[in-house]
Amino acid sequence: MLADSEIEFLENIVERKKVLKKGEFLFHAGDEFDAIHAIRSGSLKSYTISADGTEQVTGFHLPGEIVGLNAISTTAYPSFAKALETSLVCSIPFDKLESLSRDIPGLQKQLFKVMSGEIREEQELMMLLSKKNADERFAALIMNMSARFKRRGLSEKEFQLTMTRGDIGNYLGLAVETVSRLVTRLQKQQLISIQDRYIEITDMPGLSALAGTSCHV
Amino acid sequence: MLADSEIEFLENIVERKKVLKKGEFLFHAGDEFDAIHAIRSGSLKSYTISADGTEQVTGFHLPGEIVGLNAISTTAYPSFAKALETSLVCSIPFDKLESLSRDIPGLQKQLFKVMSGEIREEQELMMLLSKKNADERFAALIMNMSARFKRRGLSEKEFQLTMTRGDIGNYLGLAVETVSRLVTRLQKQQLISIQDRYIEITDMPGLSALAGTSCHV
DNA sequence: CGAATGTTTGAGGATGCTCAAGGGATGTGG
DNA sequence: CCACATCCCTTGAGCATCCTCAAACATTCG
Repeated sequence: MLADSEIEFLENIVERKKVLKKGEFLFHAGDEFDAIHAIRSGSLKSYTISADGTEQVTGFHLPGEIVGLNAISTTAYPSFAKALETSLVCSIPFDKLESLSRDIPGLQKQLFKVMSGEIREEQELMMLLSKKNADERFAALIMNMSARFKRRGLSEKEFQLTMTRGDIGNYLGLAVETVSRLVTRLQKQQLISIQDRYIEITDMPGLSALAGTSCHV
Repeated sequence: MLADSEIEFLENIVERKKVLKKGEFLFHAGDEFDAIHAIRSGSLKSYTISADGTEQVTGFHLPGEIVGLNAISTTAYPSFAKALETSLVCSIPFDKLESLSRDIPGLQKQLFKVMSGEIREEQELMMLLSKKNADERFAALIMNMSARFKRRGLSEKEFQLTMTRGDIGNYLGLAVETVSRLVTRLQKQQLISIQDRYIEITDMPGLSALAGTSCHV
C-alpha cells in the first residue's frame, strides 16, 4: 500500500503503463521477473496452478497496491496476475528501483515498509484461514476489503466485489456453494446486502464482530 | 534464510547476542521495534494473542532464519517470539542495517530478497491452509521443516520437532487430538517414525506426494 | 441464439472438532 | 528426594460443519 504522493513519485520512473482488459494477464507464472507493478485503477487476482492442475487464488489486488513483491527473491514470477476488470497498471523496473533507492533513503525505507507490511498481512490472513470458520472467513474478507477501500478514500460501506463467488471460495478455502449460502445467510442476518456483486455493509459493528479483530490494520 | 557467510557478515554489525532459555521471550507483542534477529542455534515460535485471549501460532523459526521482518512497517512488534529450546540469537539494529544497506548494494539486494522470499513462503503456507486436509497439512509441515534443515546442511530425514503437538495443531488449524491421531496414522502408513518429538522420515517420496508440491522451495 | 460461465438451493455424507478420560513426563517446593 | 501440580500426549465416542453431488436458473459473450 502506497500513498497517492508516493505512487505519483514512482510514476516518474515508470517506463510502462498498461491498460488491462478483464481477463488479460499482467504476467504469467514463469515469466521473467523484471518489474513490480502499482495498480492505479481496477482490480486483479493472483493465483498459482497446483500440481493437480487446479487454480489456487492467492490474493486480490486493489488500487494503490503493489503486485509482484513475492518475485524479488527469484528470477521468475511465482504466480499469475489477471485483471478482474479493466485496470490501469504502472510497471516499475526493479533494477531501476533498486538503484534509485540507494540514492533516496526515504524510498528504500518505504520499500522495506511496504514489503514488511505485506508479510504481516499474509500472516493475518493465515490466521484467518487456520482458525476461523466459514462465516468468520467471509466476514473477515469483506472487512478487509472495506478497510482497503477506506485507505484509498473510497467508500468503506459499499463497493463492487469484482471477483466471482468461485474466486472468493478458492481464496478462503471454501466450496462455491458454501460461499453462496454464506451470502444468503449474512443477508438474512442483516449484516450485508448484496445485489449481484455489489455489496453494502449494513451492520459494520456486527460484521466486524463476526470477523474477529481482523479489521484493525 | 541467509547463507552462513551472510550471517557472519551481519555478525560484525551485531550489537547484541542473546542466549534464550526455553520459554524465554526474544520480544513481546507491543515491544518497540528496533532490530531484526538472526537465529544461530535453537528454535523459536511466533504467536499473537487474539481478541478472545487465545494463542495463535504464526510460525516456527530455525537456525539461519530471520525473525522480526514483519515489524518493519510498524513501530512495535506485532507478535511474540518465544524460545522453544535454548537458543542463540543475534540482534541487528534495524536503523544501522538500513544505513549500511545504502552503502552496500549487495546487502540491500539481499534484504529485499529475504523479505520477498518470506512473502512467497507465507503465500505457499496460505495455500496449504486453505486447500489441504489434515493429513496433507501435517505432511507439508514436515516436508517444509525437512527442506529448511537441509538448507542448513543438517539431516533432511531426521530431526527434532521442538514444538508441542498443541503448537503444531494451532499453527495448522487442527485440534491437538487430530495432530495426535495424524502422527499415529502416518506412522502406521510407514511414512514417518516418531519417538516423542524426534521424527524420522522413512518414506520421503511418499510423504512428499501426500504433502502435494509444497517441497519445491 | 446457443454455449459457456456463474449463481443458487437441496440432500447426503465425510472430515475433523468437542468432550471425556487416563497415563506419562516435567518441574517445583517442601 | 519425594509429593504434588502442571503440562503434554493419546485414544474413544458423538456430533457439527462444510464438502460433494445434482439440478435448475441467470448472465455473458461470441
